[in-house]
Amino acid sequence: MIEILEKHITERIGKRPENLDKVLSQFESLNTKRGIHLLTQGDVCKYVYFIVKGCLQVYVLDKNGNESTRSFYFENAWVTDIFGFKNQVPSSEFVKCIEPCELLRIHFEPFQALCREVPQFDALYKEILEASYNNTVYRVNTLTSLDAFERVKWLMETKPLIMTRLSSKLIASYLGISPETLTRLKSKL
Amino acid sequence: MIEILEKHITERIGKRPENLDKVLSQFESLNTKRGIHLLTQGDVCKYVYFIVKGCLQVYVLDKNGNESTRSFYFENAWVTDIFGFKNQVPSSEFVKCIEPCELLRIHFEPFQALCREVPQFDALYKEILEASYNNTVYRVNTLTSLDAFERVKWLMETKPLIMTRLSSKLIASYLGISPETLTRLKSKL
DNA sequence: TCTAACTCTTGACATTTGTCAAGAGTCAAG
DNA sequence: CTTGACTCTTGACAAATGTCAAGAGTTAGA
Repeated sequence: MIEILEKHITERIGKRPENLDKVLSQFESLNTKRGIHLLTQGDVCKYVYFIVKGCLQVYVLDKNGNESTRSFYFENAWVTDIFGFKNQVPSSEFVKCIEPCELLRIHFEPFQALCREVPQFDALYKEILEASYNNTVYRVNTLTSLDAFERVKWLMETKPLIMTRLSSKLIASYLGISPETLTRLKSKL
Repeated sequence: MIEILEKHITERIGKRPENLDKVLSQFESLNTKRGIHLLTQGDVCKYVYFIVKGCLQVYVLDKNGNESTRSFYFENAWVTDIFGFKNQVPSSEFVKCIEPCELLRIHFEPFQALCREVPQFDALYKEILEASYNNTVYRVNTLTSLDAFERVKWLMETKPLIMTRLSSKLIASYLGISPETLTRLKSKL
């Protein structure tokens, strides 16, 4: 399981960093069932997760108790509540396993230590942060500039994995529309 | 003008860094009129801007040619198209001065050099990146989990500066609703 | 100070999307 | 394999939001 992370880091950095074993030794593995919460809104997020296998959903609840999904993460993705994690304050989001998952996780303390002590780890973190920010910027722009039908088409073109691997209910919660509307828009494609 | 940036960096870092003069010397000042574009969709973004005075709007156009605003930036904010800037590829967004502005800007080359050579500058960049990512995550969650009326109330509570300083048309483009809807929702408050 | 351009508001109506309900279909866990 | 829970789809209707138009108000810049 840890070899997947080793491969991921080596590919990202371009070569096998000298301190890689030190980095890898800070992670612990974790297998979860479908439906398990890794983080509940209001709790302090103590870990950064790396997905070896499976899928995570990051969401909030609206006033009616419906899930509103900010993002889905698949294999080789890094997941945490950035603000809550960095500042060790209550998180604003839920993180849930929507498939049985094989995960690796690193605790807050060793994460901070690696950022200080291993420049390449810090650089990797910065790179992932930039990519995450960029993705989120795109997401904001699709939410404000596209109507529901255009968002469905956009999702099919740019994130086919979400369309094919996840349920309609989850996809609708990601697009910010009701499952019924999604059904109707799909029939218009 | 440069003293404002000096103050901003010193406050962020906690103390006056030794290389500060080297950092400051890489910036050039720029005064703009209202309505001027600093970046046009499709052009390569060559600068990171720091706002001494004024307000910038970052937006895209929808299929009808209406502006859809991702973010507004005011005094002491840093603005660029992250992905386009980092990779020097065409940008996906417009950046426009919506007030007469006093700006400082740093070119791509010296920016990269400072990130490499001045660790505190790199750390500052990382910090701003984390804060920006966090803000954008919140923005996604408000767009998907709140309806139009709730978004208006949310904006008044958390970003009163936008509500008081900018025109209704701009505010509506930020909330993802039409100016007419905004007028009607405000009368329901 | 003046003025042309832009903005705000309101009404009438169209369109989009949500809600509720019910039946058929699907799937994961035992 | 079985089964109970969940999901998908469809229809009817309600609610939210957009579009268009027009008049009043406001403002940036000469």
